[in-house]
Amino acid sequence: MAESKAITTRAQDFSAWYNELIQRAELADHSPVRGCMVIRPNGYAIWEQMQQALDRMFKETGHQNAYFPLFIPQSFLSKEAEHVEGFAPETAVVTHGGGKLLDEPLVVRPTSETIIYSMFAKWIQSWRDLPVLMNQWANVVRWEMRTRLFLRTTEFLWQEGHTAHISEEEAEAETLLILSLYRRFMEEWIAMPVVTGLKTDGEKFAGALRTYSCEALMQDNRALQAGTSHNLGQNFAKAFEVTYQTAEGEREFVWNTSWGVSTRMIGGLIMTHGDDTGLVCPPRLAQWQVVIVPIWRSDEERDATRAAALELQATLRAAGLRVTVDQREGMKPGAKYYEWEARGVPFRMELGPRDLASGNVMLARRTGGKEPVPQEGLAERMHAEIDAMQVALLEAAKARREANTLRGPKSKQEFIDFLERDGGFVYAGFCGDPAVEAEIKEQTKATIRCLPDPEFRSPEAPTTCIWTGKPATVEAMWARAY
RNA sequence: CGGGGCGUAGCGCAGUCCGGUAGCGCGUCCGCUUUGGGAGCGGAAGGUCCCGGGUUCGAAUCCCGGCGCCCCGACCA
Repeated sequence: MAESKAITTRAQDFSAWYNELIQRAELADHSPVRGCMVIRPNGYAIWEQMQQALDRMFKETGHQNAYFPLFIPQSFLSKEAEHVEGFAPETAVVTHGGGKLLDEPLVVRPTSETIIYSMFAKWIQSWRDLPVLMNQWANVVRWEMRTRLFLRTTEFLWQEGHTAHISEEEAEAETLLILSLYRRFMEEWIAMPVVTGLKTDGEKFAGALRTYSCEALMQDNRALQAGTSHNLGQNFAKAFEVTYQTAEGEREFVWNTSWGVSTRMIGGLIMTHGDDTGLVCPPRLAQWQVVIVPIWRSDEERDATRAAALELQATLRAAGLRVTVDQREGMKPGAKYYEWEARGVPFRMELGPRDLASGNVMLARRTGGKEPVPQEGLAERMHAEIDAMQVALLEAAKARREANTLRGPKSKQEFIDFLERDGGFVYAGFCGDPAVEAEIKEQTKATIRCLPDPEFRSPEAPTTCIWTGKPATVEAMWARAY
């Protein structure tokens, strides 16, 4: 019985586990259109929590939301050389409207740099107009060859920030500020530790000067790029003539940044915390932090436990907790437990006649452990429980990452073997030659995820390139990636 | 675009080799009994067997041609 209702385990088939978990938790489903995703209410609720937290962070740092259109004139994409090269192959193009062939085809945005900077050119006149700090929540379309729910779909939801600055230093500071916000969000909300660092030229955003990213390690030891922040330099400013007049009366090009995180983070959440019974959702992002399951035998008990459950729900909600009561009849408590566990609800409170008598509830944590706790002072207790689970999830994920990280392999062979058995992150010296980077990718299927920021680097900087034996110019972090 | 798998009830599948009343499990609906870790019994509803041709007295099954989805590889947040 339990066999047929269980999902494939991570050890059996990680990919099947991921797909079945999403179905079981009702997070998303495949749409009739190839590669597109329907985000179901349980999944969308997580996205809404993410949006709220991030939006607050953006606003607190002076950003404003705006909305730019879905359609972009095709000629716009072509204005920045690297950009067009990067995105042209994966755009969807609208050629007809109202039954007529359009004079100029419209590209469905794969990202909005071009349309946004064309407008910035109009709005920015003077140094007094700078900086412009803008963000938009939007959908984008990229015609990917292979898709997976949340991780890579033809259409996905994200936020894209776009800013314009007076100097390169200011743009760089913005780029790094956002990178730090992303990192904080991923650690404090998703409880997903990330390594931040600089992308190599081969891996950077098409059209950027520099790209920084947040890299997380999933339970199958593959890396997930969870967010990127780009210093665009003056590339787009020059392509779209975004200029301003200085205090001295000179005309100068602005310096831009752009940055984004997407619904892909939900995939990261799943693959960071999920277990063989289903989703484990960090409490700060959970749609329901607590589910109360009333338990009864007689009608009288049903009425009593239900009333008590609703009262408890009201108390906890008043204290700012997201709580729901599972009042369904004709479903045994055990069946409800399995269902809520699959959905990842962090805490469950069982409330039966025994608890009514004792003044307790039976508190079960999604991460394990079940014990009676007094209803008195429960709200305070739950806030503490939430904080504790949030910390525990992050620590567990960090420990897993460290256990699957290799620093300073002794030899090229050790480096290859580690990647060959899907070992995780490997830090090693790199000579900086793009041809070598490509050869490593070719032979090991691993890519340089980033050149880690100082705090992530090894205590002793590597002196030689792991592949060529030549002097190393940087320490790089490799992994096989999603 | 290559390689593999699959399309049959809401979901998961059997039936296809060897043509002959379209089935099983779960779910759903009704009734009664149940409810501290996936309830039981009784009754019921639910199908263009992916689509189009062909062979045949007769096709889910055989033949031809399409389409779609999933998985694995080459591009990517």
